[in-house]
Amino acid sequence: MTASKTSEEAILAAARKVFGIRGREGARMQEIADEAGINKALLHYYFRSKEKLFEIVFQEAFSKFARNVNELLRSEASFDQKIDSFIENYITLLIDNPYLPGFVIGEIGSNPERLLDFISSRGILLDSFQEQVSEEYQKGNIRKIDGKHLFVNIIALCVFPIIGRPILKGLFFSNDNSAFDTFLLTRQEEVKRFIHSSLRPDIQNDDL
Amino acid sequence: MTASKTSEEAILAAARKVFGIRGREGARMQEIADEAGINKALLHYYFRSKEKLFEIVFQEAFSKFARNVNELLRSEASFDQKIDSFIENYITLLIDNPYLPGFVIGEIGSNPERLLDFISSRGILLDSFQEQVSEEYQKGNIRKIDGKHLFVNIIALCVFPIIGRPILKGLFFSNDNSAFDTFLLTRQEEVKRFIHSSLRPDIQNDDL
DNA sequence: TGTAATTTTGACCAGTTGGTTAAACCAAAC
DNA sequence: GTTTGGTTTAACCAACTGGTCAAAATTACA
Repeated sequence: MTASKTSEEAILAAARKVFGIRGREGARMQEIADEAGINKALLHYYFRSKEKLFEIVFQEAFSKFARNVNELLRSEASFDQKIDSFIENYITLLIDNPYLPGFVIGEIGSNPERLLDFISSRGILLDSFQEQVSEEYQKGNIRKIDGKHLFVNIIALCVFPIIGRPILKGLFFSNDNSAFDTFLLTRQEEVKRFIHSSLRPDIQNDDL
Repeated sequence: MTASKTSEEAILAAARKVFGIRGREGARMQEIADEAGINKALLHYYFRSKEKLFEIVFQEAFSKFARNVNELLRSEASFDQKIDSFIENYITLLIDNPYLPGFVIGEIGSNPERLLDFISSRGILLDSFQEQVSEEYQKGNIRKIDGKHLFVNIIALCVFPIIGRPILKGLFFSNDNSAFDTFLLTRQEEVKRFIHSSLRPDIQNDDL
């Protein structure tokens, strides 16, 4: 029993890693087995098929995302606090699980339907967030902005550097890993500043 | 000769599409052949192997990205104009070639080395952009911001909605394609506004 | 200790995939 | 009309991949 839990968890850890790097199609069951240090047949003993294994790892990954997003949308904290804590939690989550975005994104192209089922079953709702955005505008706390765009902007600023890590790491820091990690950490404050700064109410109206 | 040009181009178009949707591993030579309406052996007649075909399509795609980025970094226009025209061109490019980002991103995880070779051979340099950012700050035109972060932020805001299209389309517009296209178009102005708004110099100093 | 249940493995299989090849096709040149 | 060159195809193959299975190893339990 103890050994089985270990094997099962070793397989999951290996699957997370290999699926994350190679994608669903690119991943090989043999590579997952090697990474986990066990026989390939054991993969099928614990998880019926490659599909089943992927499904589990994928849903687990997507749930982490969804949980954070839902907190952004539902939390009762003040608008500024919500955004700040979301950015903080989200970037931390991404730093700790760098394979997550590539994972979800890899699925987007080849299997959008399942994603949408998953999203709608999770019931991620934007309405309350959009209402709060327009409330904040009416109170004069922020400039006028579409809640959808703001939502996309926040996610984009958090997720993109993780996705583009290998490129940015090379472009900015000559592949120095620790330098890039530092960059990601400073980003936590930078993204907050960027968002809040952009949301400041206009001084002069009719910018455009 | 006429027919050959047609076949070759049909193959490339099909390869762009299939690789874009399925990724390098997920793509099947048979599917590319079917999509192009020709026999599978013809793929190997014109392009030696799957790898070679992918290489060509990938470099072609990446070049489009790099060209735009280089214009952002090198152009002699004013700072504001550079950013505006970059955002405009970049989002247009992405709308016209929605497969591009997933394509490049798919490669990031499984083959970072080649990407980096490609980038360094292209000689994308950030120095001049970063200098210009700090110049603008010293002139009092923008608030203080690290050029690297600004660069990442701009790209992120442009690219992410295209990558996340299937998710966002479902989340925002119940899978209505044309509604999402409209959203992408309004985004062109929105991203400009978002960036410029965030770059406005601070009124009160010591925000944090 | 002996035995039943669970876990792990090596050997193997069927289907798929990228790739090859020899023959067929087809337009232009003579 | 036939020869010549590139173009296209059907049939085929070797390698790989996910998956199976019976036997071995290990653990749980009496």
